[in-house]
Amino acid sequence: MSELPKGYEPQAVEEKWYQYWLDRQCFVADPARVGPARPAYAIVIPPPNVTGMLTLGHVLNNTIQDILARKARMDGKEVLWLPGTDHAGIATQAVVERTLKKQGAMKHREELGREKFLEHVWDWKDKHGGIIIQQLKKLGASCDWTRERFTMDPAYSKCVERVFVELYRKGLIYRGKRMVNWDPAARTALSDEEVDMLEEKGHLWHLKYPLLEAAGQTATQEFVAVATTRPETMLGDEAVAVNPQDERYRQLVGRHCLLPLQNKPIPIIADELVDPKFGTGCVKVTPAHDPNDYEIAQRHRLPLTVVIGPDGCMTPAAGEDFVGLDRLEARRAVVEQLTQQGLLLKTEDYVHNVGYSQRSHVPIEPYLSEQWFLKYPSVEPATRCVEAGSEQAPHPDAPGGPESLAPGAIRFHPDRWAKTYTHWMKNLRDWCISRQLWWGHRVPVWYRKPAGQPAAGDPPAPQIYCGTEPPPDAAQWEQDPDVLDTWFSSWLWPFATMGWPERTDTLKAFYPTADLVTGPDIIFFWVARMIMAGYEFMGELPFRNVYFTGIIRDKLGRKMSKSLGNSPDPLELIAKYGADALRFGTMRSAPLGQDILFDEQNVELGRNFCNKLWNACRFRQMVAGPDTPTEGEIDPALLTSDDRWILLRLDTAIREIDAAFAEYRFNEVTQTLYRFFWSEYCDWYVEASKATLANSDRGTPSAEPGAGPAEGAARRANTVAVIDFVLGHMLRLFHPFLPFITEELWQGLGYRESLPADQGGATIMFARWPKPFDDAEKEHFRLDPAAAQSAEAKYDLVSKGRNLRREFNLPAGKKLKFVLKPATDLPAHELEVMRLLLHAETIEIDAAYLPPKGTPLAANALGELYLPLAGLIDAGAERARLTKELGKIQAEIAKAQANLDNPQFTAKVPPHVLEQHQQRLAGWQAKEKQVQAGLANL
RNA sequence: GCGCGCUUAGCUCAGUGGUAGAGCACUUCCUUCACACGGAAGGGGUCGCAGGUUCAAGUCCUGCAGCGCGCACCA
Repeated sequence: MSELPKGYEPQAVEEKWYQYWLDRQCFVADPARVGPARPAYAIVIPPPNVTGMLTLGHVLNNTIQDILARKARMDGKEVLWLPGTDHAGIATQAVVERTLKKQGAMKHREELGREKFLEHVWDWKDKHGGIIIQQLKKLGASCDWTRERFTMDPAYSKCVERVFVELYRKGLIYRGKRMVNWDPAARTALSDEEVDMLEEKGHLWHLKYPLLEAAGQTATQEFVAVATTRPETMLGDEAVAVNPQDERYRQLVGRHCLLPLQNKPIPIIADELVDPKFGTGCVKVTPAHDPNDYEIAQRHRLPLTVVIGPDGCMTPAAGEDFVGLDRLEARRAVVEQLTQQGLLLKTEDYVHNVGYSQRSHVPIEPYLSEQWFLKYPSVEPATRCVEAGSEQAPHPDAPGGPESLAPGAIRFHPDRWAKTYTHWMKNLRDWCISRQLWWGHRVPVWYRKPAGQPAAGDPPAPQIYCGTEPPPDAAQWEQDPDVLDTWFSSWLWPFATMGWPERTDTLKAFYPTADLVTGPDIIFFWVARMIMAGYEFMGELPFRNVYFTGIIRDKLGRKMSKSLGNSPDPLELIAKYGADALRFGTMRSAPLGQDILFDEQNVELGRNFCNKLWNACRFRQMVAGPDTPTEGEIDPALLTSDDRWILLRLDTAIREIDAAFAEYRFNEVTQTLYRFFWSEYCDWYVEASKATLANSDRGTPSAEPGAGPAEGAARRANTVAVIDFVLGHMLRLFHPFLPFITEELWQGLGYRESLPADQGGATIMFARWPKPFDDAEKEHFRLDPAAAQSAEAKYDLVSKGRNLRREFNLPAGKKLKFVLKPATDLPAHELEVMRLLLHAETIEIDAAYLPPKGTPLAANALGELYLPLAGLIDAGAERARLTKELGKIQAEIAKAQANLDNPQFTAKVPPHVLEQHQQRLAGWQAKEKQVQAGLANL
């Protein structure tokens, strides 16, 4: 690159490099390359809905995965990031149904029939599926796209069927008529996990049921009072229950009352389930519409009267006044009729929790139906591997190491989710896996069609066939119409995507995977079930670390939602700011384990950051010239204090970044990167380096006494070598977060030159991750803390000098003359750096300087810096300034002195802390003297 | 009811016992030859409240309050 444009323009750059990486197969994982020297590293993507669109949640989640994958590649691992999509049964079917209805193609899917309808869904999938994959590419995701999988791929579907059959044969899958969570909008059963309990302000209606003398006889004047939140269900009541211990009602047990509106005698029964302390102590029993009531009905052999149908409307059994009404309309109608008949005792306001379908957002209807259930497999190892709260456990070995089922084998980040996981695992209830949908994996079970002539004797037991292939005499059988819960396919994701049940090379090399990145909202749906499936079908855990992201919310803390319209389109943000900016801004504001309040300003900050990085590299091109090679040797003898300081800061940054990565603290990594690059490299080092660089530019000899032009050029080259060293390291540190701009600069500035192709020569993607200096290197470059201290003292004095400029309202552009009364020897080069940083015309060194009365001063360990401004200074203002500073200093002295005067402190504190405090005190005392002298001089 | 999290600058949040931090916003100044998507300086904090442990607490412990979330639910 000969010349860089003034600002960074991401659009052209991003497209170009993504294609470059694809062309060179940089994302492709090869199991053959895995070996002891090149460990495998694998992540499987949480498959997004195939017809979904990219959200900020996806951005966060996939950026983290991409960072992990890119970092692992730079660490020399063979990386597989396996992508794919999920068929998302209910969501996808609902979208297609809605669209077809809107188009007038059907009123209900039954009109089209299963085959026709599924054709439409596949059409939809072909049209909209894969959009999200394209969007992930825009984000820079380095997935191995050659291995993209879909949960409805033929091979994947075979895995699902195989697993069903295996679990069926083990007796873990069974069919049963049960009370399930019914979604009347989607008209399907749901699992317990798909029901959200939402607090709702409702009513408690107290109803009067007239007592009968005996069954079928006339009513007495007596009543039983029952309370309900759902009066419409009373149409299906089959009993009134009381607690057998309840003295108040004992004499009623065995009698009957008359169910109002239905005019049906129902018995009064005794059951332990009734809490005598709640309400009236009498419970109406609706066996077909309440799970508890169903249990009671089983025990008492009560009939089931279904009054609410699968569509949420009242059935004919509800009576002609109510049939066809929606359940909420029916509620109003029932209350009205009971009121008219004087059977409504009272209505109380009542706050209670109502189950809502997570999918359709309508109230769940408990509904009795025939469903398939799974008794969870491998619960014991799956519980144990997470249970032990992995905090103290050592970081697991790289994948491929010896396997164990030890507690702590899977680590959660943050760890606290382990508790949630364990709690759920210990209270498992069988999983309802059948769905009354068409889009999904059809239950691989066939029922024998009724024979033409049933035998005269006892009817033959229904015959069931379960297999991955249809039964041989298929014509005699009918397949179960239901499909399986989507999660029943995605729980196989980590191995079904790698060729299972074959022991493929991929599976051997990359399973178990290293990290899983997902949201805590699917810890039960997906994470827990994957762990169980891993143990059950692979015999080992599916991953070693689970990183739980926070939930992205808007500025006001609300969840992102379509209806609120508060969910920005990530692609628009990428178009506006660049993918790197979106990634960096998101990661910077995403602390481990906390929700993220999204603000577009974060992305703007990311863009500004990229622009700054761009310009820092532009500066390098400008001062060194585009043709200067980037691998210049650093000569330790020529290093300035600024050089040594920035190399030490780089060393510190690398160490901090490594530590943060080890704990998945990505926002900490970004903060360190930000601080090092902006506050340390740009703000101080680049500015200080201009002293060396500009000097030689002007062709004047170095300010160093005795240095000739040749040495000036050598110093200049050395500074460029330091700049290149720092930038080359920095680009690599930034790469996992900012893949595009770092590649552009890596290639453009020539850092790839002279490197082997597989170590950064072809792409920064495979450049080696920077290492901190070892002791020998530190020794070689003389990078001791003292080297840094002199630079820092200089920067401190510069800041104070600049402050003088501000305090006395001297415009930033005005060249000033300073006088320095040095406390130590100060090399000419150091002085020149100070002069530049202070934007001073000159700094005069005068050890015997006697400042005119009222000359403002800034002081630290380097000496006293005066700003002689004869006659310009308001003595009062200067006194106020110095007095304020003195106050600060004396407060610090008092604090330090108090500690050091405390015998407890000096006796118990560790030596290095004691020394710290002593030095601090001495430092403040020296400053106190300088400031006091300044005050005296006024 | 049980569990988890949060409470630090105007806002959003880092902070891992040892001198209270960042970004944005604010005030003032500067278009100085990398960058105005920039630079410089500055103002702004009894770290939710009350106890305790410690030489030392924003940080550890206990209790309380407010907010949020999860699980479990009695009609």
